[in-house]
Amino acid sequence: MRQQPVIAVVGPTAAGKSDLAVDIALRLGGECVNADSMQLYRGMDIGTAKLSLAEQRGVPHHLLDIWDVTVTASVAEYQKLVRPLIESLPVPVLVGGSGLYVRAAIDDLEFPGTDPEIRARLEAELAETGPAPLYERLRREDPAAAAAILPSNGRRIVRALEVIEHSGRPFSATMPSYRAVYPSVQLGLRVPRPELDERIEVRVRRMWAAGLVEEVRGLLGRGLAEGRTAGRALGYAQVLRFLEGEWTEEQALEETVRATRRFARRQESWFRRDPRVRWLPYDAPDLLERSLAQIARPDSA
RNA sequence: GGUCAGGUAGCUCAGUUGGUACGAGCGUCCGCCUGAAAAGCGGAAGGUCGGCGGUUCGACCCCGCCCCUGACCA
Repeated sequence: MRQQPVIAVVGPTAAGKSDLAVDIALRLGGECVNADSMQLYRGMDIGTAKLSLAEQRGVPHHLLDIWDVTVTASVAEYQKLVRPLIESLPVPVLVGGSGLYVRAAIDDLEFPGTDPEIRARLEAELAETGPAPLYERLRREDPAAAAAILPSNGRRIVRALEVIEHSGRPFSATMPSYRAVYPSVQLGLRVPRPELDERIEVRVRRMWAAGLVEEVRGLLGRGLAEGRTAGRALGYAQVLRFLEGEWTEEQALEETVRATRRFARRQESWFRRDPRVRWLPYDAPDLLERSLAQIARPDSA
């Protein structure tokens, strides 16, 4: 179907993905497609390190600012939006650190449907009784799924039970193999840990200086605190706790740095696992050239 | 100079009337992840319990001296 490969720029936060994506797009006449779950939110700019218009350097960027802060993020929804886009763009450059979103975009993933009522009921039950009874039920109804899900992971247990009840079919608790539906190249930016940690702290301090607290305060009026997902974003969750008086501002900043480092580690372990990712040192002087060389040798679909 | 408090895992601190350190949070490392994924969940590695000597069958816990930190008094 596609001739040109889908290019994806992945890796931990603060590694320089967005800039590289723009460089690549400029060189190849491509357009950027966001694969960052939080940059989809309108108004969340500073804390998500969204590229400014100037920084986009004239390259069209897609799937930014499409959700209101009260909307609950959803990979399945994202997939519905991103697929047609990828198929319509001559040279799509997917960029973002949300591993699952990247896979939803380019891999053969199908998300079983959801049912708000079932979900709400199961969640209420989880809050009431804890995960143990739910896990017991899962073990009876879908032993294979239960074997793949830890008994303490209430969230996954609820989703599994939801899918089973809603679809009448077992829940696939393991990810499918790494096979893309498009020819593709995934470029991973690698940053040595100490440098990454340093960059994260610098970045968070810049966000503060750039007015993150004010941004959050403004979003409060638009329902940030009520939203299911947006208010949980790094930086936003911490500033919220500061604004609610639970933490001092300095504490919120430090917690944001800490949480972001933890997140970066999770991102690394997610992408490290994907054998298709071509890792490149983030600070290579010839980073663009090396990227282009990789792009010239895509994985087939 | 004196008095008091304290020196236990990388950090902050629990703890044992003397009998193998039960430690906890954070950090670190590693893993999982199919409609919240910047979320959620799990595993591991780290300690000669400030130093030296003494008492004791046995001391991190008792005694002595020393070193360090903090507060207070001079």
